[in-house]
Amino acid sequence: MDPQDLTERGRRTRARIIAATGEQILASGIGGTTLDTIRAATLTSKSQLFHYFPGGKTELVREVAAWEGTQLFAAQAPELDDLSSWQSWERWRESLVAYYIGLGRWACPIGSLAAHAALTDPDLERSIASTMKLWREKVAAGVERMQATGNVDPAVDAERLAAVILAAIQGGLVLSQPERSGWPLEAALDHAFAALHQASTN
Amino acid sequence: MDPQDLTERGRRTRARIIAATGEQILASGIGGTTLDTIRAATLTSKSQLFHYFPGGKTELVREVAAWEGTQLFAAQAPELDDLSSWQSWERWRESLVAYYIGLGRWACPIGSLAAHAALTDPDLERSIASTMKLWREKVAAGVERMQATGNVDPAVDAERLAAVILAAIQGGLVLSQPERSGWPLEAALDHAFAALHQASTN
DNA sequence: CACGGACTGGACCGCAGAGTCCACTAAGCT
DNA sequence: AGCTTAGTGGACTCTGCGGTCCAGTCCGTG
Repeated sequence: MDPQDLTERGRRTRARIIAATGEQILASGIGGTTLDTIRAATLTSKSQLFHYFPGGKTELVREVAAWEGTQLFAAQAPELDDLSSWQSWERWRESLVAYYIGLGRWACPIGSLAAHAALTDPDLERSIASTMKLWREKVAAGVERMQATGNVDPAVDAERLAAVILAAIQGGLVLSQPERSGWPLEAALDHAFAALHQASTN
Repeated sequence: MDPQDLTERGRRTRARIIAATGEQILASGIGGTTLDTIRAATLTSKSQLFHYFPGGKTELVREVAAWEGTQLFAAQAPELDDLSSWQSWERWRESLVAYYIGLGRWACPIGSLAAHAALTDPDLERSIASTMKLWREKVAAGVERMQATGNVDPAVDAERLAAVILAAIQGGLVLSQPERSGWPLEAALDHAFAALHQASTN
């Protein structure tokens, strides 16, 4: 159901359902999240779930994915859209780590959703892939901005370097999860950023 | 059931079940793998599944995880246990990429199993974490070997660098999956190896 | 060859969880 | 106030899947 067609009250209920589902998915995965537990957590009923998401669980999960995407970008704002100075990169890095700490677990909502959804729902997979791509493009744009301002060697491939940086984030999280500590993530990030500095022109 | 106590025929059936389950899990995740599809793929019956794995699906999945671990290390042999020269590192890198290509999809069996299992089965999570740790230790040992042979600056933290390299692998795969291409993995690997070369003493 | 244990086949059970239905209440509009 | 639509509650159905049971077959050993 399109949020536009809802009253204020409806929008709030709808948003509450999405947020609670997102938390449960992050904590227990898609399979571990049932309509009943969502219902319990949101103090709603089955009929409401289907009222707001006629497509059932599938649709709900897709909405969650989209919502996680906006959450992710919001957490990195405004730095992610800047990245034109070394200070901006440093602040971005801090906001990222803070975001993951805030989640309470070393896992990326988008990354883990991608792993779960990969083959169960191609539509969802596409949506996540495009979020990932947008993220990469924003980082690449930052690299280019550093090149434009003369901070980084114009010869480096911005797209490629952006992929390396995102891979460091995702991979760092994969290693941090079992470790229950952020050090692998920080090490991977440090190292990825070092690449930028090595291509530094100052 | 302990493989020791089985006849040759029993061991083969048991192994067939594990391999088929491993493939299905890689393709469809744990949730998408049912005892019925395993039964169909292996031309066995429910009773056999429980005969060889009295603990049911949980036990079967744990066995799969252990098996994937040995598969992973076997694919990297013998280079992973050497890594004492630049050529060895290069060959290791090639065997890794070949392994993931051979799987037919850009995903790490261990990494994706870890993502799925994280909160459903703590026992499984521990087992995967220890596989991951062993992998990291082997890479770290390789770095130390490079330091011992005087190829790499002894000042670098081998553990930390090993984590960076594994993060590059895992993260590269995360990005490669939606891309349906290995370039992010290769980029991340290239970059991680560059760190080793920058610490090169020759 | 007969006996016992490993191995196999498939019918069956029970339950969790997705999805349906209908009756009810809240709230805006004339 | 009365009508209409949005929103809510919860009982109910049905299917998929994990797990059980028991009867049968294969195969090595005395």
